[in-house]
Amino acid sequence: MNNKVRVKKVTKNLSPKVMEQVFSRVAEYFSVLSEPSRLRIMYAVCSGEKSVSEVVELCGSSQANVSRHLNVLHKVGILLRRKEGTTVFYSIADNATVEMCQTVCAKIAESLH
Amino acid sequence: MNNKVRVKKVTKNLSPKVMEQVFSRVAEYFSVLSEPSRLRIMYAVCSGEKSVSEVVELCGSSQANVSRHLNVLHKVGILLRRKEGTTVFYSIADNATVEMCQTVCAKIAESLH
DNA sequence: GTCAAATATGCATCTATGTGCATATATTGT
DNA sequence: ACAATATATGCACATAGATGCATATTTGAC
Repeated sequence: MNNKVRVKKVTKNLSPKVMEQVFSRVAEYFSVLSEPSRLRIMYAVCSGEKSVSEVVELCGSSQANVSRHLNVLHKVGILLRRKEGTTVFYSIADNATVEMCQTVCAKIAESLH
Repeated sequence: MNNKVRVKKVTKNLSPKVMEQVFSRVAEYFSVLSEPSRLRIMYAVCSGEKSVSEVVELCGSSQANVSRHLNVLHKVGILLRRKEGTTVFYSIADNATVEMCQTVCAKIAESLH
């Protein structure tokens, strides 16, 4: 039985120092996705561009927290931001991440028998 | 421009309560991957089954922490555990997760120009 | 049984971060 | 300029979890 996992070329031949940087960044990336509130917000925005207050209504969190979470998701490049008057709209920027989340969600959803 | 993201069937038609459970579980899942130490350990085990002390040598963390992290990774089903005498061996159980991590690692590694 | 090696765990501490509350900032309309 | 609305942010607090240190537990050798 072969329990080794093929490592992609991109992560091969990287110096230990760079690997540390990569692990650190990857950990940060996953930590963005490790909050139910943020997943809820991403899910809300998935169905189409939403303003902050729309997301507040959909998610039931406070305006302050939704604003903060949307900011985090925007900073890491998952969400796009568009301002129109006093209203700020967010939409999905990084489809790969969203699809990854959906894959994980699907896997876990069916594991809840 | 269509900024909506198609939601997989599995996550469709789920009650809000179940969705909350899913988000909670998914967040927990990602939080396991949101530690550089654990990613380092996963990377070490990727190249083949390793004992705790081997991982300690490879990763440079303390024995106590490596043991705890390996335990976490085992509990969530990412690692397999095999005992032989006083030695405990861990290997990859969930290839999908490992491959997902490698995809993210690759993406981030190339973004470090 | 005793000892040694490998692994796991209890405890204290420190740090990171999510949240609530109040308030600041920005923008539009009057 | 003033008021109203939408969003962002400063601050305090609470909680989760990673770590170090010491120690417990397990297992094999003698």
